[in-house]
Amino acid sequence: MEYKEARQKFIGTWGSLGSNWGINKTMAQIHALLLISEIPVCTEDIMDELSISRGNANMNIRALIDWGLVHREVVPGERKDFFTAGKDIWKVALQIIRERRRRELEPVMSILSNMKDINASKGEQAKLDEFNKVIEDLDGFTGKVDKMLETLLKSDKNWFQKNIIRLLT
Amino acid sequence: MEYKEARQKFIGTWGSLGSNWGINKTMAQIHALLLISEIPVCTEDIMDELSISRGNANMNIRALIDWGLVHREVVPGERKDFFTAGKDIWKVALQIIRERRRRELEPVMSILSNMKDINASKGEQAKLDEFNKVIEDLDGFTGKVDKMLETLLKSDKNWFQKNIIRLLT
DNA sequence: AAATACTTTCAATTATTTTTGAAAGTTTAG
DNA sequence: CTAAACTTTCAAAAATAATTGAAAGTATTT
Repeated sequence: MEYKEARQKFIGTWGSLGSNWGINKTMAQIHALLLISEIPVCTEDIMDELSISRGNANMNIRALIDWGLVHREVVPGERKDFFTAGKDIWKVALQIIRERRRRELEPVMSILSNMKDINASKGEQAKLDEFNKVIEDLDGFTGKVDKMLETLLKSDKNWFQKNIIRLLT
Repeated sequence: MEYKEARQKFIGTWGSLGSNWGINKTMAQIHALLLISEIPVCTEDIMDELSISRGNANMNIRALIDWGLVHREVVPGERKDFFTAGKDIWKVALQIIRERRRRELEPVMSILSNMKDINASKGEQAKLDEFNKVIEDLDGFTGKVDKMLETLLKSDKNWFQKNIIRLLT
């Protein structure tokens, strides 16, 4: 396979993968582009390579920065902004986990814990029992997942590889 | 809080959570509805409770069955189909992991492994080196994640709780 | 202070996904 | 076999999300 073809395929694949994960296609493609670029890249380059508008590029770059996956880079002698993505896949994964935990797990946990004191009118007791059971299970489960992720985010790569992978393999 | 209010809130929350995870709102709401119902539920009930059309209900129930999260249930003396969802949250989570692994991780892994033999024309060597490095890292990483998930899917709840949670806590 | 280089915003457009509902299909009962 | 009960399909409509591009904003240089 030729380099250009592989590059395009990779950017496309990363893009469609992103959409399964709540990240939009363009955002994931920009990330892919930066991942495989050995030098900082400017907005114009991104617009050209992906054939997207300036506004679109700008918005998605900002979203990536907001997710902590991309950083602004100052290139000496240049006025415009340049961007790079962290290349350590382990760190990328942890950063994504960190953001999703904050944006999704935390809200759910707070809603669940507000659902523990519910009144039933007569005739609803069986339904309420089932409801409470599900809520309690879910609350316990998300609590455990949260603790696990918290520990995972604190631990370093080597520790993880040594312990978890060995335990699971 | 009253039971009905809590019930509605839960269904709504589960629904919007779903959309962050590539599962559409209605599908997640139907799942929530079945999760907290102590008896099997028919299509009509779902249509009424969620105010959705028959087609929509049917499509999303089928999707849930396809994901292995919902099962058809035969109610004696009734002709129409009834549905239930598995109540064990641990199993629900494992089932979701199993399906996502199959639908998303596997395709990516096969694409990555097809990207290991690439030719660069002159002047592209540095770019190609960076590209190969990223692909190799990603391939290694997804391989590890895959092994981990595979083991996780095989292990039982108690084993998991004893080992992983203790290790991480 | 005016021109230049660049970034950000956002209303309008375009693309994608979801939902509807009526028609077609299927199964069961009489 | 035929009607009734129920399920599935799918083209069209509605809802939602992403994208454009021109105008407004900001910072830098002359």
